[in-house]
Amino acid sequence: MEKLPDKTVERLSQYRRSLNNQLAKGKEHIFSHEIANLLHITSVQVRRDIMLIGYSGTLRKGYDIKELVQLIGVILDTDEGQRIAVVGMGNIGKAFIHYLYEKRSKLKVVAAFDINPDKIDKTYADVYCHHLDKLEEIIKNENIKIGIITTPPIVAPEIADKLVNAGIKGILNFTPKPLSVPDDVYLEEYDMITSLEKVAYFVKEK
Amino acid sequence: MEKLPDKTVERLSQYRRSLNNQLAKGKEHIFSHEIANLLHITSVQVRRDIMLIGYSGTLRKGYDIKELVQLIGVILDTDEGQRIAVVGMGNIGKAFIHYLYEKRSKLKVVAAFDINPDKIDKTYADVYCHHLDKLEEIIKNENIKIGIITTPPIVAPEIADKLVNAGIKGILNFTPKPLSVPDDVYLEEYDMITSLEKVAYFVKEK
DNA sequence: ATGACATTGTTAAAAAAATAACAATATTTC
DNA sequence: GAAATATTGTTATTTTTTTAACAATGTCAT
Repeated sequence: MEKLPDKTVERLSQYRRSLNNQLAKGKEHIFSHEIANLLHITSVQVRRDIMLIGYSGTLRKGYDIKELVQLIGVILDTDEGQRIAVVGMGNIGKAFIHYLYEKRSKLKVVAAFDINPDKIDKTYADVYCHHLDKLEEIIKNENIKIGIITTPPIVAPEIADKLVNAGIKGILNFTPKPLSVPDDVYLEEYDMITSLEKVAYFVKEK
Repeated sequence: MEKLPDKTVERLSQYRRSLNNQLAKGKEHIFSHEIANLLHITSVQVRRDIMLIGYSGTLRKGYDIKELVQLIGVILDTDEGQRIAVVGMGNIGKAFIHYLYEKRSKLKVVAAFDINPDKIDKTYADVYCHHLDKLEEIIKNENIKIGIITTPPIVAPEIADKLVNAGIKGILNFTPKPLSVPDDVYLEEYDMITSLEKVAYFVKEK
């Protein structure tokens, strides 16, 4: 499949979550406008996204939820699952580990790192926290390809370099410090303060 | 000033943060390409954003950092500052309160809410945590206009309703549950799991 | 059977955002 | 003081994303 638009990928993740909720409620088929209502978007957008991934519904029943979830899985997941490291065991690091622990998706956090002795050599939701010095060794040995940075901003660039050197191919950066990585590493920046300032601006302007 | 594009507002927030760092280092003027390098974007984009807010630099020195920071402040901030409530004192709620406490910007968290007795009637970085039942009363009395939802997803819609009823005009939703609010309330959704699945997808496809 | 209807799938248009192109100009160098 | 240079400010173009339009079609009621 040719590469999907960024925004479609985001929505697929959200479709899957909502669809799984519907499955859990015993629903088997769903219309595009129902999906749209769940996510507060338009039905055209839903149909277009579903078209892009090459799935077809039926005219009177809409989409088969189980099939659609499965197909989204084929697109978003890998067969073996993907292994993740969290660097920085502050509030956000912990939030992430607990979140993914409950979800038990194909995405698994398999190692955490910190430099605070109070946190090292403990487990959080089955994830063992190592000293930062072991980062490269463990990431290589454990075949981890995705890193989440939840450290203080000041050390974020240095952590990113270590992750890249260790062979990481995707980074999710929760610090407000912009990072630079080689072209073959996918970087997603997630800036909480900017989101809040955006809300504040639009509240002010309304 | 006519309303700025969403993305420009986001970048202004980021410009200001980087510019303040530069000020702290003693730098007084800066070129568009220097700002661009700090944020890993293009200099055209920087100049275009600065054009949109109506600021002008000089040809040989670039932009006066202090003036630019001040102007961004005029655009993003209100004179009195804006008052914020955090609902849900889990890891993310705490992370937010500590973050803003250190930053001491015009954005102030002035109340927190939870239903867990262990958390109620304690303070976190000077923010007092109340029982959820007091939400409407306190938000009205304290003139709070922005709410951050960091509760378990299941209760998010109900919290959003309470916030809207209490007169909140902007919501930042950290739960994966999509919310719906009236048109005059600005809503920003911030979905950590979707971000991670997006990274995972692009790692897989590379 | 037939017509009305609701829904999908897809192409076309519009809107938003990013990028490119380039004129204008202050400063420096010769 | 003229030429070269670096940088801004702005318009034009391209790309990406969303929205609209609508033909095709299976189902239902009559």
